[in-house]
Amino acid sequence: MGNVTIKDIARICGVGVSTVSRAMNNHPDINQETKDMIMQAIEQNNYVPNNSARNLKRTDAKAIAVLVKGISNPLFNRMIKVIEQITQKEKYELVLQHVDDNQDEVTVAIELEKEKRLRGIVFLGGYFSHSEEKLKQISIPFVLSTIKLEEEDGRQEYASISVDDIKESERIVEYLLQNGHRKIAVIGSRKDDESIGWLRQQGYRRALERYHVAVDEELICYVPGNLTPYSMEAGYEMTDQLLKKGKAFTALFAMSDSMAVGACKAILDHGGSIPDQYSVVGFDGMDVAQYYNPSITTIRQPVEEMAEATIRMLLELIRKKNKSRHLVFEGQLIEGQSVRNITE
Amino acid sequence: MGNVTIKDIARICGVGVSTVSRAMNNHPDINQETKDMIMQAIEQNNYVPNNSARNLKRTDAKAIAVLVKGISNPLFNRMIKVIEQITQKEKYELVLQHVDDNQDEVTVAIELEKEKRLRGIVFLGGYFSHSEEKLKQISIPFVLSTIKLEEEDGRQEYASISVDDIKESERIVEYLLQNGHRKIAVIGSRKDDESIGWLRQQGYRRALERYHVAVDEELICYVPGNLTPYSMEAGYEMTDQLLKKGKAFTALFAMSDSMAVGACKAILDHGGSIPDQYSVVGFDGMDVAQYYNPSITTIRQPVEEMAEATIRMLLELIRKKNKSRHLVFEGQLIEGQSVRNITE
DNA sequence: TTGTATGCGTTATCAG
DNA sequence: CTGATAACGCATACAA
Repeated sequence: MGNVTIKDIARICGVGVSTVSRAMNNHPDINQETKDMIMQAIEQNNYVPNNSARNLKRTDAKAIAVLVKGISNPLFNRMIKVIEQITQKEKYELVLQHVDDNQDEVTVAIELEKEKRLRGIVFLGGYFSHSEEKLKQISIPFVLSTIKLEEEDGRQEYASISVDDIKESERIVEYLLQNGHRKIAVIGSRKDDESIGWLRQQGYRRALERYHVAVDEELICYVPGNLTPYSMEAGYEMTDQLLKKGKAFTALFAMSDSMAVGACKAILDHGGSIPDQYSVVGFDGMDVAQYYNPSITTIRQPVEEMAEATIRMLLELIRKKNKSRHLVFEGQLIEGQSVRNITE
Repeated sequence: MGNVTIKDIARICGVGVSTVSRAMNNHPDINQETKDMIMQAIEQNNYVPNNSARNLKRTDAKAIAVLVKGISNPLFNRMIKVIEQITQKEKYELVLQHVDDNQDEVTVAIELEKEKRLRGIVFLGGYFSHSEEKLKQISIPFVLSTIKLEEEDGRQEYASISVDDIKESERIVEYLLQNGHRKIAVIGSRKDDESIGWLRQQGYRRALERYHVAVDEELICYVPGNLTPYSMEAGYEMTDQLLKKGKAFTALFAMSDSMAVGACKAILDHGGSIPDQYSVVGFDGMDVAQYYNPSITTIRQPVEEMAEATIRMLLELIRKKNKSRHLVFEGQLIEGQSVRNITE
């Protein structure tokens, strides 16, 4: 049984292939009876159309793609859910494509645009620094969502949705400062990070600067090569190291909630208490921050709202109802039980 | 600039399309100079071959697909990483495809097999109850990984990798019983669950039975419709309800580590202490169990080993080196700080 | 070593 | 309403 094709169905039904095609694609110009007959034959013979062949011919496909950089970000899952709902409601097919960390997302996008005849693309996550020339090869609208942009104000060529990582990071460190903390450790990404890790560190530095607190480089920890950035394990190991060094600090800013969890555990394992001896804050607004013991003060990114804005903007661009814009969302400081005011 | 095709490149270079094709696909029979010239033209004109057209023609593609059911299982991410590594080493292309909860994974598989000319398929997660007739439509080897199977001993038609959810679940409940607990609450999946939620509950029942402890149905909690099964939130809400009801219990078995986290928080919010007043155990072996405060006793599923076994078995099937088998992996009981022996 | 022609499985076009 | 036929973009057998 070499794969059954449209021709086989046509032969079996004694009709032309175009009639079979019409039956499948809900074309108006077809007799209901012949259509029923054909659909039945399709069922019985387990005929499944070949998508590659379809994509090759079809001109009116309504598909958009979401390219997700990196695999394991739980925040993205929440965003994708929202995007799925809306695209479905708008009768678009959604192509969800994961892009490896070492793959180039724009290259993937260009291939996919041709392969699937896409109408629009959402890029989710990662660091975006591509030449204008390369971006021009994407001939359909696209939106960058939660992506660190190369230039300060963003470029005209694309739309973007994001939070201001520097500002939000500054805010939460400022919160620690307001609670009397001066020796604030920070655990973050790799030393050579140019993406959100770098931005969040900038926020940290700015906050200290505004409070005229000198930055102690020894309190800034970078993920060693053998650990996964932003993971609980990384948070644990870095904090463990810091404590073993005996370096004094009263508060710790973890650049992700997962790291904050690891940091808390390390402190507790060292016999420390939170928030009495050490205050800890995170970043992201994941569930685990709320449910940890103690619950962890963090900056919540409004992921659902951002996801909705992302897909709505893309649809507007596809319908040419709007120009590319750069939308920045506000984070929300969520107070947990992990910070103590040490001036009291 | 309507998309540039292989013909355009051929025309630009003054050669035939087949020569361009040969240049791209590293064919041996081609002059190095013309190849260089062509590759340069491809670069300059930003030519990207259309994958749909390729798939249509190609017969020798070496691709396998992983179909992931449901979107947000962190355990799967760890498995996929392993699978990616191995497939890459074995020079297979990997197609990662997410399948919606309400989509039929076998239908997706059949389509994808034709579209991408696959050589093998891995199904990850979900509940597998498909007719033999439908499965026969998949004409390439496939392996079911961490999937609850319809029949006790599995079928000949497919290979499978799994842990014995009943047995492992029974083991951890037995662990609670050994620690003197008799009033053991369990928080799990939906009431109508026929998949792992049902299996893990069976394990719970068997353990009690073996210890001659009567099952108290009031201690068995089901996720209400508005909550996401296995989530922290669900774990919190269900435990909160249970505590508010005032129903007495000394230990709680959560069917996932995420739920265990939520359960712990609820207990703590009610002023309870872990493990002094309440013992808590989870299931899965996620990072969060280890890093929670207190760390949570759980059953670790050997996901990395299972992932490796999955892909190795698929490759063997593709090479016809082996028959379909059903491999069952042992879980590992990891003791945390969340269980107290109440007989002491 | 290279070019020409054919077909992969569909859909679109056009004539019946 | 229906059927033959020409693309879609590429790989490949075969001829040169």
